[in-house]
Amino acid sequence: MPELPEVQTTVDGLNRYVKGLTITDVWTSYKSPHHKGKDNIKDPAYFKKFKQLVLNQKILHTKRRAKNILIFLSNDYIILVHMKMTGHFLYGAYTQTKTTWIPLDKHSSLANNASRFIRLLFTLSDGLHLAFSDLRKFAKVTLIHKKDLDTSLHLKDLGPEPLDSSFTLHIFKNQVLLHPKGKIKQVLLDPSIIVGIGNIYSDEILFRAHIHPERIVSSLTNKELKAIFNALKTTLQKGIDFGGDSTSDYRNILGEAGVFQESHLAYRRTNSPCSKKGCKGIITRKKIGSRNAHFCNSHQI
DNA sequence: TGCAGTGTTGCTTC
DNA sequence: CGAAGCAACACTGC
Repeated sequence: MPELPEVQTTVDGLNRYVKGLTITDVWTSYKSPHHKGKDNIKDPAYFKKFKQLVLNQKILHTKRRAKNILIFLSNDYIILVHMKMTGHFLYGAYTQTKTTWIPLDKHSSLANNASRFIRLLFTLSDGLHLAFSDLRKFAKVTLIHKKDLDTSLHLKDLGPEPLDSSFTLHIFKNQVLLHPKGKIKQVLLDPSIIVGIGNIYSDEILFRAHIHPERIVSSLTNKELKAIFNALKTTLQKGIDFGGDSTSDYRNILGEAGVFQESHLAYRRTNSPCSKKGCKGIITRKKIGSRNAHFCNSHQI
């Protein structure tokens, strides 16, 4: 479920807790025949190369691009991590068992469900560990060189960053109008149009903008586009301010849940009365494309 | 018990 | 070319 706010929360945590530390060991349990020959650590041959290149490197800083985490190392390589559905980093003291690693401090926030699914673990120079939990094993972990950052296949087709100050209403309109016949929900979810928005935030944005998710982009008025643009900026920022959304198993790197799910007005509130003041609507769920959209059947038009 | 639901993205297919 | 659907996975909840 990590969308932009969850990835940003993770990046902020990495900059706060592991920046400046050196990687002294790497372990993984990933091993997938589907990734043989690809630049993905699920291929054991690639992991071997990966390990050689990250060992003894210092973590300089961490950035976010779309939903990717970019960990910059002292040898000019960058660890690129896409958490996909269920991935998240956890920082703390771990001990190795036969098949995985478990948190040492059973009373800490690390001792939650998330620590059951450690697939990758970095030992750090402070004696603690940076573990990566990934229940469904969908995550992507690879290495790119700094000089290839802009041209990397992993990053080159991405649209603009919605929270950048350079992302203006004008640019927003240009981007969504690349798909004039598209349904607005599907266009908001398209990372080549705007990055960082997933199913949860697209529902919450459209609820707040009073726009039906199936509205065709070319039918939207300037006023409506502006409402979506404003809701997009404020809702994503609120997600960050609330430490992300832990509807599913997302946690920050200390293992703590975010609280944005307590502010959901539409997502997974099917059949609840609409919470908008004076609105008599009911939250409805409908498949749009292959995704479930949640929206008010009255004020989202 | 069994199977639908969960959600990101890249690849395949039409 | 674009749109649609599946695959990469594994667990939860009904």
